[in-house]
Parts: sequence; structure tokens; C-alpha cells
Amino acid sequence: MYQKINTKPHLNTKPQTTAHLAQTMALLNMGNGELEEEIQKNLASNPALEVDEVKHCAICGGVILEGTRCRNCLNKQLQGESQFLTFVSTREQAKPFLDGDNDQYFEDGTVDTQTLPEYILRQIGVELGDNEKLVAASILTQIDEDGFVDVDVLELSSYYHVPISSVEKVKKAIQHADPIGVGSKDAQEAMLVQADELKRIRDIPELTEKIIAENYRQLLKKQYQEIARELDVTSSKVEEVALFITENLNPFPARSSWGDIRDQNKDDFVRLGEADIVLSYLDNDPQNVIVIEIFQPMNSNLILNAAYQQALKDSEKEIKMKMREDLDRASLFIKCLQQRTNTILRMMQLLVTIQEKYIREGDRYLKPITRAQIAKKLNVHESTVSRAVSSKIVQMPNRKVYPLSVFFDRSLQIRTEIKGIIEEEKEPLSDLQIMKKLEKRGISIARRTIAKYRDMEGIPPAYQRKERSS
DNA sequence: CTATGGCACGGATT
DNA sequence: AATCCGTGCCATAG
Repeated sequence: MYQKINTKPHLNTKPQTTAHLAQTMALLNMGNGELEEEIQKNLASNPALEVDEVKHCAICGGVILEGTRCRNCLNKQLQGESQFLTFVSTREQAKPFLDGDNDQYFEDGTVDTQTLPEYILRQIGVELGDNEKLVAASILTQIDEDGFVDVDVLELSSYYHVPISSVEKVKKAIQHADPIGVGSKDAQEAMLVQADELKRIRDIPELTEKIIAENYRQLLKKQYQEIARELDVTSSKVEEVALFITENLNPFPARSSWGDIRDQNKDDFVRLGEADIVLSYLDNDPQNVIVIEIFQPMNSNLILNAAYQQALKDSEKEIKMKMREDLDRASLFIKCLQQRTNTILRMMQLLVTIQEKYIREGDRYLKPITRAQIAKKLNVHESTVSRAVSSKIVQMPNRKVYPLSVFFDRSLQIRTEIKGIIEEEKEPLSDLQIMKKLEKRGISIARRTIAKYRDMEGIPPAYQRKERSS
């Protein structure tokens, strides 16, 4: 049904050669971040490849004059009876659709590794001696994109011939510099530093640091009652601390924002503004059709360098060979890119039709599907779907960001069902009782599995759910 | 005796 | 071939 929308002859689905095949697969595997690097690499190494200043719609090929979406396609698709619209957009065009409140060291949600270390160094430079500056620089070059670094104090101290205390002083200085907490080993340490810093300015809940330090795991799982039990305080005290933490501390100091984007699996965080695919409602009205936008990492399309093509004709025979080769590589690369976009596009159209209810109405309506089923419907190999899904990030109409694999989460639906049951319960229900309730609704799973799902959602066992706030 | 969590097995999925 | 996920069994706590 959706094939009708895309009647673009130059987008052949079947790869021609093995080289084509290999490259397409490689590209498909990449998220936009990697893809951008790959494109840059090709641009740099291949003179036959060029960036086109004129923006073309990747679907209909028409020129996009202004605005964010191709009017041609919009109109054409609106006239058709499709339940959704599809676009291929560039980052620049997409900006208004992404959350744009990034601060100075952010562009597209990633840290500019040039400026963050410099920024910090400038702050702490005055209070450090020359040797200490070297140590600071060395630490700062090692920080990762989250601003974390595992400082090997001993090694640094012997390498730069400074006392261990100096290295520690430097580390402390970095941690207390502006994005407070950078230079820590992990999120836990970063939050401790922030708590420490805040303590100087105002009062903080008394158990804050103890809980971060000793009950970190439970904290992530939101098992407040359990923590309260262990520390022998009321659970409202613990909740107070938890609230304070979410409101005032930032586990990823080098990132600008953190909110509901947290996945239950403790280290699974997704960055804002990094989406490869954005789903939204037309004109932001939930009544309207869903708009699918696939992002290209570059702000323009790639084309063959016309001058280079021209030059080929006038060249000597020996260079001709090499130039010919460059041109071939360039056009192959472009083809593969189109292929990648096209595959993702087709897949998204199918996914959105299947999971429309989930997208509009939430977790309860996610249908459990597998990549293999999608592959069958699209007539591609399942590994192709796997690649297309992997390392892609999708932004839902409600602006939440998830890995594309949410569409294939087999248990999400049941998990929310369980959450619902527990929220409505009067008396805490044991896992076994929940199981029976689920069976009445036509869902049959093992008792053990309920326990697992509960755990994933961070819900404590029945005997700890005695008093409910709310 | 009941409720729950740890470990590990086997089948499905990637 | 590697990984993920549901499940059964068993130990432990209450």
C-alpha cells in the first residue's frame, strides 16, 4: 500500500555488485553520528565527491526552496490516502523540531571536545602551578563525551613528577569547575561532587550523600522503601532525597539536560537531539497523520563533482584511470547512501503502520513483533532489518527519545499492564496474584517472569509496598 | 508454608 | 555464532 507513495525510479532496492552490497550493509549499520564521520572521510579522500549547495528532496528529487519539508511531497502525500507522511530531512532543516536548549559546549547534543576542556582549563588555570597545569591538561584530554574520566593518580604523579596530593588537588579543581562534576569516574561520583558543592551554598537533605554513596543501585531502581528500610528511616525521607537529587543533581555533567529519557537499565541513557528518525504529528496536532522524518547527517546532499567529470575528458590516459576510479567510488557511495535511507524509510513506514496505536496512545499498545517478521514483509534479509534498527535513535511525537529497538520490545506491553495492576491495587498483590489477574486478561506468563518485569520497572516486592503515597 | 530473588538452562532472536 | 529472554528449580527470609 505504501509502495505507491514512493515511485522513484532511481532508488533501486537491489544491490548490483558485491562492493555495493558490502558498503550498503556497512552504512545501514551506522547511526547518524558514525555516518557523518564516514561521509566526511569520503569527502576528504575523494575529489570526485562534492557537497551540493542546492537542497533536493531525497524522495521526489525536487528542489526544496525554503521551510523544513518538501512541499511537493507534502501535497502529493496529502492527496493520497496514506496514514502518514514521510520525509528525508537534514539536520539544519530539522532544528526547530529538536529540543534546542543546548548551552555553549553543545551542538547537536554532543560535546565539543575542543572547547569543554579548554573552558575548564581556563577556569582552574589560575590556581594551579605549571606542572599541575600539565596534569590537568592530561586529564582533560582523556575525558569522554559524558565528561567522565578514570584518573590514574599514581601513574600521573610519577609521569609528571609531582606528588600524589597535587594530582588529587587538580582532579578536585576540575570536578568543582563549572559543569560541576566533570572529571569524575562515573555518574555516581559526579553527583557526590555536586552534592558537596551545593552543600556550601545551601542546606541539602541530610542523607543525600550517604544514599548516593551506599544505595546507588537501589536509587536507580527507585526502590525507596528498601533504602528506607536499610537506613532505618521513613520512606518519605528517602523520597525527599530522591526528589532533591533529580531536581538538583545531574549525573551527566557534560550533557545539558536529563529528564525522562532515562531507560530502566541503569546505564542506558539516550541523548537529546541525536535522533536519526523523528516521528511527529502534522502541524503538531495529535489528530493529524503521523509524519516520519529520516535525518541525513549532512546539511546538504552529496553529488558528483561536475568539474571533476569535465576534467576527466581532458586528461592524460594515465590519470584518467585513477579519476575514473574516483568517480566510480563516489557514485557508488552516493548510491549506497540512498539505499540506506530508502531501506530505513520503508522500514519506518511499515513500523509506524503496525505500531501506530503505540505511538499515539502509549506503551500498553505496543505489539510484540520481531525483526524477522518485518524482514519478511519488506522482502529483505533479516540481518538487513537488524542493521537498520541497530544504533538508530527515534524521537516520538511527545519528544521522548528512544533507541529504535523499542518497537521490538517483546515485554513492554506486559510490563505496563503489570504497572497498571499494581497502581490500581488496594492491597499489595503478590506476584502469583498478579499472574492470575493477567491470565484473566488473556496474558499467560510465568510467575518468575512477573518478578523480573517488576524488577525492571523498579517496583519493590509486595511486602514492601504496604503504605502507598499518592 | 508463601513470596521472592539468584542461577542457569534452552530455545528464540539477532 | 553470540546474545537475549522466559522459565524452572532451589535457597532464603519472613
